[in-house]
Amino acid sequence: MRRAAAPGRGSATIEVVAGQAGVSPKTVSRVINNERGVRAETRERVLRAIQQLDYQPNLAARGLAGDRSFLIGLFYDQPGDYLSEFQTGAVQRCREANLHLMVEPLEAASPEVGRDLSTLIRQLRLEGVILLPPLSDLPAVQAILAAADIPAVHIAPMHAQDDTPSVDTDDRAAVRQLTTELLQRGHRRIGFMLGRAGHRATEQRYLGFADAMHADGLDIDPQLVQTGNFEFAEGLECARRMLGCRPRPTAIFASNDDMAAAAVSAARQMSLALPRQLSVVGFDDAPVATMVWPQLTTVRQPVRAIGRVAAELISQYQPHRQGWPRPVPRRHLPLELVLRGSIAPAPRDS
Amino acid sequence: MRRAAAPGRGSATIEVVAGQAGVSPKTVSRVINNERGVRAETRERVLRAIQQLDYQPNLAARGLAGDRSFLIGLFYDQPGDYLSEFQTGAVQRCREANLHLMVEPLEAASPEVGRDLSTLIRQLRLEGVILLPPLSDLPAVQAILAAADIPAVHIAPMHAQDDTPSVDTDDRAAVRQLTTELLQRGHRRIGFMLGRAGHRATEQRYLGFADAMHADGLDIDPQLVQTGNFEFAEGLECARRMLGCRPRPTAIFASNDDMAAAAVSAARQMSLALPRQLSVVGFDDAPVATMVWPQLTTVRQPVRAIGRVAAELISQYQPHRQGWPRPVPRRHLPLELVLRGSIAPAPRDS
DNA sequence: AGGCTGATTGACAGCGCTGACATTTTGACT
DNA sequence: AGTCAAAATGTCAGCGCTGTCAATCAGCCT
Repeated sequence: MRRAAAPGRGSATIEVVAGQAGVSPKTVSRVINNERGVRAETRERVLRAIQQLDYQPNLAARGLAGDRSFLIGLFYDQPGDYLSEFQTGAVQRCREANLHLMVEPLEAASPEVGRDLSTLIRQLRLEGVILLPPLSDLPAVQAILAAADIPAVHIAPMHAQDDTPSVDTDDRAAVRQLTTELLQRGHRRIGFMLGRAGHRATEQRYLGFADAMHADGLDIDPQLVQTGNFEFAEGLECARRMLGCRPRPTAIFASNDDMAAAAVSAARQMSLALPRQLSVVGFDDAPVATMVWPQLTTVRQPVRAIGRVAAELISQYQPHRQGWPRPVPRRHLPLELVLRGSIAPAPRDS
Repeated sequence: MRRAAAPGRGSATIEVVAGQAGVSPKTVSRVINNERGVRAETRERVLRAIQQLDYQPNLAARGLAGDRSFLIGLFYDQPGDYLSEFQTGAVQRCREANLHLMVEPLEAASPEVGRDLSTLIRQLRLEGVILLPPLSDLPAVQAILAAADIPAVHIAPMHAQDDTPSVDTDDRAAVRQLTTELLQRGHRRIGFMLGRAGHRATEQRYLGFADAMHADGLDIDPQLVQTGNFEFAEGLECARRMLGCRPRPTAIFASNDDMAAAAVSAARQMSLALPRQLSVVGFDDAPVATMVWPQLTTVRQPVRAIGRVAAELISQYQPHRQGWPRPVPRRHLPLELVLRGSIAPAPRDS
């Protein structure tokens, strides 16, 4: 039933390579899969043949025979800069491991999340999955993953599970440090803008703020803690409420840059001089951080590196051994404080 | 050599389904692939069996036997909001067609672009590719695609090729319309901020501007046409140069929102009252458009829809027939003007 | 040289599915 | 009822690779 191989398209088969190298197909297979037990000189010869023929192993065949897929799934709920930076990092690492990344949207709010995820995992026979927040924390998702028996890496999960590796950053420490910067500049009434409820980032960033305030023996005025949802529009409301308080806060710490930009905007509309009358701090070092005036003091997340590390963790999983190495890997990446013009000493007369 | 099937993982094989439905595996295959020539009642029975067993066909096996991959490649050079919106749309459409999307970064500036692309295409046996700008216009890329004999859809290519489908938007018309809005408000000296050279968008948007100006019999002052590169920092420079001209322009049209935001910022630093003394228009309806004050009048691109359409075009390709339907599909999606506070009538005394 | 061990290599079946082609069934019309 | 084409279904090999296990080889010892 020979089907004519389209010329040019597709490359030689393993048998052709084997012929060229003067070995059996199985030996070529060994070389491709980096198995041990191939003499150096033989490996050399095979490698040369592969190169000469510009041979590309057929993924489908490898998958079928070896019961693998060479596919990692990256699931996200919200598209955006974060996602695309993350996936760029993850793909880089995957290439080194000869894996491929399938990036798939998954609606966290849908009642079908579980089924959707399960379908994708089984259809693609994924060898691992990476979950962007807030997917990590959905019970439906966790149930599927537990049943699926494949490695999953959670990014910044709210509740780290003992048996599941995760990658995150020490948001709490970063916010503590930056809050301390404000305190050192004489600020005492500082507003804090929370992110969306249920995000790890929301919780951690607030805790860092509280850490710094309490370390200085300051109380937190509940009026000055407002809940946004990481979005500009909400941030605007929050900022207006805060700036309406008397005495007015002299600084606002927003849980992300979009909301910080909103604070800047709100302050400007109230004709406050920035940063003299109001200092503003954000988080993320998003593009908008350098698009407002004054430019935002903020925290830079190594998003691409996080992606790379996540992909790296996946390949540490030992399918036929114990699973994850013990203790289960948990990586914390360092954040970088970015001090810019949006903070200044507190005004005297406050 | 039977390998034990991991219980729970992976699903039944086609044979099990065939047994349950009381037909041959081939018939099940026919149903899965939606082939004609299966009696409705039989199809029904098979479908029921598939459902009962929660059967998921093995992609690798389907691919190997049918010489397919069910994979579409989406290549990008720049991560960002655009990419992630686009891919979300493309994935949606792919799911309907039972295809999967591989999103891969590709460095346009690297001398290896061609080889990298070729490797990916052949390794993954991609059934089609989608190229985000500026990848479409690289000669190295075009050469590979021509040789590969797989359908490629170009997004907003600079030079549409006769035999290659593309998806784009009528940037020119949108800019013309919006420029006309400015003209109707009495603006005569209007600055225009170009995008990065070599982008279709850069060219088209300028042409739209020129169209409107010329239609009103106005000349374009070359001093008021400055080249940015779509980035905020450059936009700041451009804006400063323009606002330094005398008589000062009463409006600035920036080729994207980041640069428009820069114009707003520059104007503010020069203590101009917006929008009274300066109207600003952008393009993209990026997040920043609603994060500056006044909010930017701009043009919204249906990015997700573009992604969806791109994926749709891929599936119109007839591998074993003529290839593309004639004439080669070329889709132009409508843009939406978004009028916001950043434009106002020209000041009297200009 | 002969025997033995571990390292290297090869033979072969089969992964789960689909293409080509064979066979059976259906039903429309004599 | 009989004929015959078209529709529906089945048979079977093989896609390109890897797992299992058998065969061969090299190195070392007595």
